[in-house]
Amino acid sequence: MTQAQATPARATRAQASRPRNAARRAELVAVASRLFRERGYHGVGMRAIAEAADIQAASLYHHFASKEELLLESIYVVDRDLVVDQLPILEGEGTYRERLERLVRGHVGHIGANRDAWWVAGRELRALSPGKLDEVQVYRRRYQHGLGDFLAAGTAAGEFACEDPRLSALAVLDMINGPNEWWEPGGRLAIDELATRYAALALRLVGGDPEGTAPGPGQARKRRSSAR
Amino acid sequence: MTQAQATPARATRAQASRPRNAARRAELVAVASRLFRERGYHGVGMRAIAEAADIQAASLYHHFASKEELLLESIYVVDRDLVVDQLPILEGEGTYRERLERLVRGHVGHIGANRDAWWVAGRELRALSPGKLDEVQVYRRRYQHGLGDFLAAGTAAGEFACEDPRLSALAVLDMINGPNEWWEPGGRLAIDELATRYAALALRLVGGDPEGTAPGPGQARKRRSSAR
DNA sequence: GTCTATATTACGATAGAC
DNA sequence: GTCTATCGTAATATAGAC
Repeated sequence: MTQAQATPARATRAQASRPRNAARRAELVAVASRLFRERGYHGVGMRAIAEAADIQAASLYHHFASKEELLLESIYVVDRDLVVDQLPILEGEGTYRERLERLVRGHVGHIGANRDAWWVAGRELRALSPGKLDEVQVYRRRYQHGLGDFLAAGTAAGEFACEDPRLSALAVLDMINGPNEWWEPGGRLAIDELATRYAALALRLVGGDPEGTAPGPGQARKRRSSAR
Repeated sequence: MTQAQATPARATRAQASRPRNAARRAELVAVASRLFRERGYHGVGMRAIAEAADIQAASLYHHFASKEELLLESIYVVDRDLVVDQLPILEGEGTYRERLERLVRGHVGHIGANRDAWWVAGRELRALSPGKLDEVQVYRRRYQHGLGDFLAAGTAAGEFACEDPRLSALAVLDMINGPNEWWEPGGRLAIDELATRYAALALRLVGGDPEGTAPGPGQARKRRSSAR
C-alpha cells in the first residue's frame, strides 16, 4: 500500500538473508525517497540518507551499489505500478466511460498513497544515467500509448469524441498527473474525493460526458446553481 | 520573447555601467537556466556556469550575490510574465470562451518560447530559501485564483459549466502546464498548433464546447471520422 | 551487516591584483 | 569586470576490522 516493493514471500524459513534482504532494501528506499522529495536528489548526500536510516554512510553500500540505484528503485515504485496495476483496467470489464473513470481514480489515488515516490519520479528522471533512463521511459510510453489506443477505441465505439486520441491521451495524463505537484493531505479535498472529481473532468475532456456542457453562446444556463 | 528581462532602457547614455548592467545579468541568467534545466540546480556548480559563460567562477559573484540569486531570476522569468502578460487577458475583450482560448494559447506558447526557464520554475522551487519561495508562490496563487474567479464568472454567465470553479482552475492549469514536461521542438506538433488544440480541449474541460461531446451511451457517433 | 577511517574530488564563496 | 589563488566544507566511494 505504501511504496514498499512486493516482498518475495519465500525465505520465511530460517537461514535469514539469501535474497539480499529485499525488505531492508525497501525500507532504505523509502527513507531515500522522502529525502529526495524534500531536498532533491543532488541536494541529499549519502551521509544524510544514512543518518535518517540510523546507520553509517558506508553501510548503505552493502545494500546498494550506488546512490543512483537508490534513485532508480524510488522511481520504479511508480512506473511499475502504473503498467502492472493501472493499465490492465483499460482491458477489463465495463463501458469505455466506466473504465476511464476507474483508471483516473486509481491513478490519482496512487499519487496520494505514494507521494514521495511520485515526486521523485516526476522530477529527478534526468539524474539517471542514459541507460537507466531508457528503461524507465519504456514503462512510461507503454502507459501513454495504452491510454491513446483506448481513447481511439472508445471514440470508434461512440462513447468518446476525440479528434486526436494520441493528443487527448497526453492531455488527460497532464491533467491527472497534476495533483502530484500540489495535492497534500489535510487540504480542501481528500484524495478519494479529488480522484472522483478528476475522473468526471477527464470524462469531459474526452467528450464522454453528455451532461457537462453549457448551452450555446449568450443563453442563460439551465444547470444547477453555481456552487461557491 | 526569449527569457531576457525587460531592459530598463535608460542609460543608453555614456557612463557605461550605472544600473549594474542588466543586459549582462540576463545573459548570465539564460546560461544558468540552460544548465539548471539540463542537470538540475544542485547538479550544476558555479564553475560549470562560469565555464559555459566563458568567464571565471569568481566573476559571477560580481553580478550575483549567490547561486540562489541566479535561480530566483530564472524562475521569475516565468512567474512574472504569467501575472503581468497573461492574467490581464481574462479582464480583456471578448466572450468568456474567447478569453479562455486566448489565455491557454498564450500560456502554452510561453512554455515553448521559454523552455529552460519553465523547466527550472517547475522543478527547482524547493531549492529556494523559504523567504524567496514565498515571493514566488504569491505570483502563482494570483494566477490560479484569477483563473478560478474567471471560470466562476463564466459559469454564472452561462458560457461554462463548472460545478467547482476552483477545482476546474487547477485541472486546467494542470493540463496546460503539462507540455512543459514533454513538448520539444521538432516533435509531431509545432508549439502554435499544440497551443490551439489545447485551447480547444480546455474549453471542453470547463464545459464550454457544446459540440465536443459524444451522444448518449450505446449509440453510434454522428461526428467526423475517427482520425487515425 | 555495520562500523571507523580515509582517499579523492568538487563544492560555494572570498581576497585582492589588475 | 574579470582574473588567479585559496579557504573551508562536503560530496561519493572504498578498505578493512569486527
